[in-house]
Amino acid sequence: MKIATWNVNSLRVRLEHVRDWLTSAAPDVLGLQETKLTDDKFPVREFAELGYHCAFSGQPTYNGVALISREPATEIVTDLSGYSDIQRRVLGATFGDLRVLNLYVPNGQSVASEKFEYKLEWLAALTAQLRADLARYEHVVVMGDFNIAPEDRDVHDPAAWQDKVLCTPKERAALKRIEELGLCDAFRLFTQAENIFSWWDYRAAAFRRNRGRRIDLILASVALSEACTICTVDTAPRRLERPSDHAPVFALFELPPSLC
DNA sequence: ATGGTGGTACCACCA
Repeated sequence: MKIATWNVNSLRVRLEHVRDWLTSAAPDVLGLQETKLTDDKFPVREFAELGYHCAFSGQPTYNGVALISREPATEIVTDLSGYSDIQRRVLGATFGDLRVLNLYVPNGQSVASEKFEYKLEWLAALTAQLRADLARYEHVVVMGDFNIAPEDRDVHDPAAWQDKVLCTPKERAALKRIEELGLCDAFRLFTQAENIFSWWDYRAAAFRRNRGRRIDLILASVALSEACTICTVDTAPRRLERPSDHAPVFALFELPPSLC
């Protein structure tokens, strides 16, 4: 089972990149963020041509999440329970015995911003949701653009980013609380090279200089993480013409046949 | 200092 996450920063602009990547990487499930499409404009046919089903929750201009999958999704949810929000950032679905939550976590803008408070509230609501999900499902994957760099080694210049949004102790503590529910950062299950990132600013040649941050995560429940054999960032799509500012991240799970 | 979107033909908002 190959599971992937990719913030595409407009699916309209990036559709061919996504289609090419589906063909070459062949994931079983791909979570997309920042589709920036209303549901009536979602390119269902273009994915069906490649043998993929779609589930999506979009809005005009901002946000928007989708799950592209070999098998159709069931038990779809588009909100965190008990947290009403017009922003489309959540897509939960079940594939066989696997529960998937695809997320576009609020960015937070800056620590002084109201958007930072919204981010922390949202993360608290997510934690409650995940506590319930983990009690209900054994195999859970929570993935997406977390807009949190888990540790200093996930940032190109930790000193410059110290206490800045995406790197504050409050955000990192919120992520830690989520992991303590019984979720593992799949990327850190393995020995990794240094300076591996998943997002690079479009400005100042940040990608060429590898000045990025690792903010796109795949978290797996304990039983699932024992079946994880690899977790990698694929930087190839970031090198293309007119790329997303994020690269796809994927993980492989060697599950018993009944779960695939 | 880049890029996507959407309202208006350059600019505001968001990342």
